[in-house]
Amino acid sequence: MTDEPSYRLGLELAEVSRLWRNALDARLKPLGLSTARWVALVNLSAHPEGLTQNALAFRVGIKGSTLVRQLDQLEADGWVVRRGQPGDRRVKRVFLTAKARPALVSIAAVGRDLRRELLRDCSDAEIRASVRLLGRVKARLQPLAGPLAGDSRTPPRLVAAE
Amino acid sequence: MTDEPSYRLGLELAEVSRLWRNALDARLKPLGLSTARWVALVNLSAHPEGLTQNALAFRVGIKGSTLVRQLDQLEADGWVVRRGQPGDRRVKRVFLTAKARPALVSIAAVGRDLRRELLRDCSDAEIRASVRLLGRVKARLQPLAGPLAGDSRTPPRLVAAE
DNA sequence: TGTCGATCGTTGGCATGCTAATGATTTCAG
DNA sequence: CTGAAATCATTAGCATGCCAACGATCGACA
Repeated sequence: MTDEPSYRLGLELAEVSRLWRNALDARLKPLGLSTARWVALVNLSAHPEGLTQNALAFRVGIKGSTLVRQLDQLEADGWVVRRGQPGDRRVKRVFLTAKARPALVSIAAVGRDLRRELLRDCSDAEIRASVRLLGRVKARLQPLAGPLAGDSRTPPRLVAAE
Repeated sequence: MTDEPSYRLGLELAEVSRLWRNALDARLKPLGLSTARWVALVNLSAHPEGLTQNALAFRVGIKGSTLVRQLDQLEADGWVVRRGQPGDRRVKRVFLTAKARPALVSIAAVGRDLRRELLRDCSDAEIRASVRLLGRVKARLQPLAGPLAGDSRTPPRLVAAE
């Protein structure tokens, strides 16, 4: 049973993803960053016009509430700024600072080097195939996480309970 | 840059593994379990003679210190027992309880069903190919995590400093 | 025999992620 | 135009993982 390929896949997925993040974190530490914050910065660098926190969270693949603390740190360390949006006072748009832009070049190299090293003996075709497979799995996973989550619990009650 | 297949792989890996675990946790909740504890139980079921905590942690793919708390819960809930080993009083061996053995059959079904559902449109060959790729990446990752970890920091100092 | 180092399990403190709940807004119905 | 519902960011509290530091024990070597 534990030799079943699909069982292995689930297990390896969890383990490799954890090890990968730890390795990347170790290399980013000297720069005062972590994987989570690095991915946020990379995404922001592609959007000079700034991104809504929710939009950024979506691109990074985490929840908005998770992003908040990362941004707190990134802002405290001077990598980004949050600015309110003129038209809508609920929204805060996130921008890279002057400090971040140039630094990002060398920061990106850390991730790129690690990827090269880890995937040294893997062909581009293989990598692409795995990405496709993961994409399909993700597509099946996302509906489970969104509307129902666990089961039919607490239909989002915002104000007075009953 | 963010379209590079290898970059995508890293990102998808993290996201899919997180989503997968959350989905599995949601389904295991009614049974009073979680992915982490479920994997431990499955491994134990293959070893009726019991496993050392370290050995179990290795099989599950986590650190011994992480396993401790999971075992605390599993033991509190009556799924496993820790028993000291006659020959070596440092070691504790972990065993499934009578309660766990039969329950494990239905518990395993939850994981199997989810895997089937998620990998419905993936061929066995594809899955195997991805497992192979992940295995190679893991092999490159493990040496990084083991001896050096980050860099040449604090050579394990146990007693008096200097 | 006695001491020093390795091993095993445990604990404390940190990081990342999630859900649920909240306050401030905006939007939409009536 | 007014009140209910939706949206955005935030906070609090939980879970899982890690590393560093211990206490207890074992082993090996002088």
